[in-house]
Amino acid sequence: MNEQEFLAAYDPGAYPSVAVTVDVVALTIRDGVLHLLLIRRGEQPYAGRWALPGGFVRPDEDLSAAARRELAEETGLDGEPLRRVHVEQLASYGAPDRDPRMRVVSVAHLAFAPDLPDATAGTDAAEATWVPVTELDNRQLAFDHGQIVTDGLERARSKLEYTPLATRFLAPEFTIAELRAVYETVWGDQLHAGNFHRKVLSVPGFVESTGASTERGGSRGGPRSRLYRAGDARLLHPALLRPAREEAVR
Amino acid sequence: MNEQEFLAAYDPGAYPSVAVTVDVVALTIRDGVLHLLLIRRGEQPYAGRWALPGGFVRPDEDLSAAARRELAEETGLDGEPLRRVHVEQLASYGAPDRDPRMRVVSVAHLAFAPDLPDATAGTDAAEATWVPVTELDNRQLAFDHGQIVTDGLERARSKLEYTPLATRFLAPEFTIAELRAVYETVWGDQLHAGNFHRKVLSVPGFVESTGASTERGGSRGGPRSRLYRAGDARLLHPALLRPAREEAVR
DNA sequence: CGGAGAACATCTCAAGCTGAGAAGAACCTA
DNA sequence: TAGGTTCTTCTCAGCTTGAGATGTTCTCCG
Repeated sequence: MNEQEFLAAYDPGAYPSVAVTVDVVALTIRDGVLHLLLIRRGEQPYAGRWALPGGFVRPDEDLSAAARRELAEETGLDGEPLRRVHVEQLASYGAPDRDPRMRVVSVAHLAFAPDLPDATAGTDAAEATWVPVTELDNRQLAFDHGQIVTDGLERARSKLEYTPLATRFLAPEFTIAELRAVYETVWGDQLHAGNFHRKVLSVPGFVESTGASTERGGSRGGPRSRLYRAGDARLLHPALLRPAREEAVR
Repeated sequence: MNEQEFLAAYDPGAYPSVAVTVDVVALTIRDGVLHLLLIRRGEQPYAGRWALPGGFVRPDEDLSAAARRELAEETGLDGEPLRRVHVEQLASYGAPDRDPRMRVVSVAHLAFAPDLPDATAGTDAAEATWVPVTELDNRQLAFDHGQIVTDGLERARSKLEYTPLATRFLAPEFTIAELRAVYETVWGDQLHAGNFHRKVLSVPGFVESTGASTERGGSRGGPRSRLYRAGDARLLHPALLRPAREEAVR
């Protein structure tokens, strides 16, 4: 039997069937607070509970395309603004009992978005909103989405260390102070302004100067700041390390 | 309709069916050379080609359990030796056309194993062998396994930087020189012996002394070396960074 | 049996980087 | 205009890094 004959005779039903979904941990920063996109489920199971945006992967759709589509559906985003959102694969979650309906393997994705307009409820969702991550403790998310969010946040914090993805939370042109605010928001730590400034400018390809400055100083005073745009580095070398966290090591 | 009624009426066939497999990038070091476990496929498609060990996830099986099972089947490993193998999720691969038979999403895993006995051919496989990664360029792997291996190797190299996983390539007790050999093998770079020694001992929880020394010196001379075992750190802080690779940054 | 060569473990030193503080100037609000 | 805030740059001590050297222990081979 050659390959063509084999494929013609092949019966897909012979293998155990599993549903594959994508879920998206979409992060943005609004008013200096890290927000996560959540959907209030309109259907069983977990009707009324908050959950990550996501859904079934379509037959001819790539995993990352499915993640972008779900994100677009829930946020109403399209075109250039959607292109500016960074989406990467996070991990897959496939415990046999994670969905009471049937065996579902979810390929979770992580998205970094600049400050976005209010979310638009999609087809499957009763409601879609940006929720501050500090308020997540109170909400019991559906399925294993609590774990997925925890993993996504840790990944996001870690990615800021060695990639320039912090710029993805900002407009195309930004100041060093705005960039520092992203790090402080995601890491939940105050950083030394002077040292941060020195470090950012010393990492090759992290940011490049536009030559311009802001029109006005900060709202509470201070001089105008210079504007930068993202450079061409894909990795920060050397990295910007988080303040040491003893407890995380052991 | 409450949740119970909903589940009773639920029809799993209503959703697009996808097969979910696991594939394993299993690495070990034999005679100072990094080896990858490969299977020669006995069936269509890609019959006769080399491929990663892997297979369908069973209905009640966790993803990581499936990866360990596939690894056990192909290596003949069991019990304590199998427990000593580190297995972690790598990424999922789900391009619509990656398998000509049907839509298959593969959850790839990465395994670090101490020097293992020769592989035993499993049920699906015509042949299973450890192949030096330097010889991979010549072989056209089945499916998208070439890409998976590339991603796995990069992940392995990177993981050595900030986790103590290098110890997983070694016996429970090892010398600093053996540990250094792991880094040199995986990174493909010579390291400064003195500096490596200083660094390893200075990272809290990386290794702990057993008090003992080797029975003999090295095969080509030199004093006996002290023996260490893995410490309790899960992250190396500060990390052991690879020699800078300019080209990797942009 | 003895010398050559190899490797372990430690030390030295210059260069670079980091964290902490400070200072000058620009700018906002009141 | 005064006071407070922020941007940006500078200083400096302490630490880490990379490179080389040293003394010692051991194996191999003649």
